[in-house]
Amino acid sequence: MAQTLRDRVIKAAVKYIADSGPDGLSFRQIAADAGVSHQAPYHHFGDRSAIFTEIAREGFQKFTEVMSSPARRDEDSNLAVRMCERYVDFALTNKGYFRVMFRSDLCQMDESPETQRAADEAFDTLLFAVGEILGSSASIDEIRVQATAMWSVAHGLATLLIDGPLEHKIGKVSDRRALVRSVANRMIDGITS
Amino acid sequence: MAQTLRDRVIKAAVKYIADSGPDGLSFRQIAADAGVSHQAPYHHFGDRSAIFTEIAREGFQKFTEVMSSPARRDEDSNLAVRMCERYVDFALTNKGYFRVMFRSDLCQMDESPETQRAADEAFDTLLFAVGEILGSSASIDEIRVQATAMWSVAHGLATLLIDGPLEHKIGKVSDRRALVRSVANRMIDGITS
DNA sequence: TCGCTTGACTTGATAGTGTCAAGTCGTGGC
DNA sequence: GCCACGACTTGACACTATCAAGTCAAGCGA
Repeated sequence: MAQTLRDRVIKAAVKYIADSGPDGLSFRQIAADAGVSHQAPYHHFGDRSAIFTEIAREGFQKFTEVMSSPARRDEDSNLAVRMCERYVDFALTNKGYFRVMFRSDLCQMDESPETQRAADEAFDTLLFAVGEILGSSASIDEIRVQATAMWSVAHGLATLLIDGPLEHKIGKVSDRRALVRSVANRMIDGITS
Repeated sequence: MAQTLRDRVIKAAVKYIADSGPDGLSFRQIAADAGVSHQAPYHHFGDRSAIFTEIAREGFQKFTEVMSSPARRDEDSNLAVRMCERYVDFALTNKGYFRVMFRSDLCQMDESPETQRAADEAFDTLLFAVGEILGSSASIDEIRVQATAMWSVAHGLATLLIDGPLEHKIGKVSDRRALVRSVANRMIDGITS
């Protein structure tokens, strides 16, 4: 039990969110599960939204790590495809974080410069990758549009796979990685040509 | 006051969700605003989630209408680009509906065949469009992947624009339609080539 | 006209929630 | 010995969804 209460609370919250989404999350329930009073978590996080903001910060940090780690042997050799794969992989293996990171109504960035910075850093890894893909000849506007396109397709895929009706509509996704890879490839052909 | 209470409740809820998201929505507050008791809305919608399910149903219906309406003069001539444009347009002008439609945690499809059917119909318009774009020679698997790609990019763009940090990251989107159009074009080049 | 159902509510109560405002209690430093 | 301070606890408040009853007018068959 070397873990602090603070850590235990976050861990429990992330797990809950991964299982049931952020809406029904109850401070009191988490406190009860941890065997402390209903105000104990409140002591570590100013209010309810603060815990989401903190979860988002950790999430963006993990995200940056994943996105900027060196290529593994089993990954696609195309950088753009690899980024898409990793984006979706991250979202699906870290639902508890991902579900919070892009919910501006839940976590208030403007009150947490750390979370804001973590988010900026995460996006910079994306921009950096797009810059590398396009080469030095690309204009700022070009990079901007391409980054948006890449981000959109990865984000869209991830959210549709997590909460959306994608599986229900196109049939059971038996090989998710293959689907992501072909979608990304299709899309990247358009971008780099 | 020809509007029924039911209609007024939905209208108020959609407006609230468009402004502040679905989380803080309070049945009681809406009831109070409408000048009825806190249980009056409950009479029309079995429980809290039922109103979200109903909003989703209406949303998918509107969505299908928008997506399958004939091309206007000012729209892009490319069908794929047009679909993306309309998707994002719909999301941004119908935030109150869109924010609910893809939240499987909020509305329980499995208890409302009508909503399920509306959602299926909505997706069919998308599949139909992709089929038209690819022509009769395309395989089922091909259509599946392309539809997913198109849907992802449109959905990603829409969600990033509504709740996400897109504007904060790539700078103020002064001409949203132009951005959507160039992203979609980029992406479609890859798909149809 | 009487009785009865039925839909559209109201009233009251309950359990669960975040949050405010006070405590308590052990540890460390002076 | 004292005091400050962080990590809690206890108790209260207002607010929420939801359950369980009531009310009350409209409609309808006999």
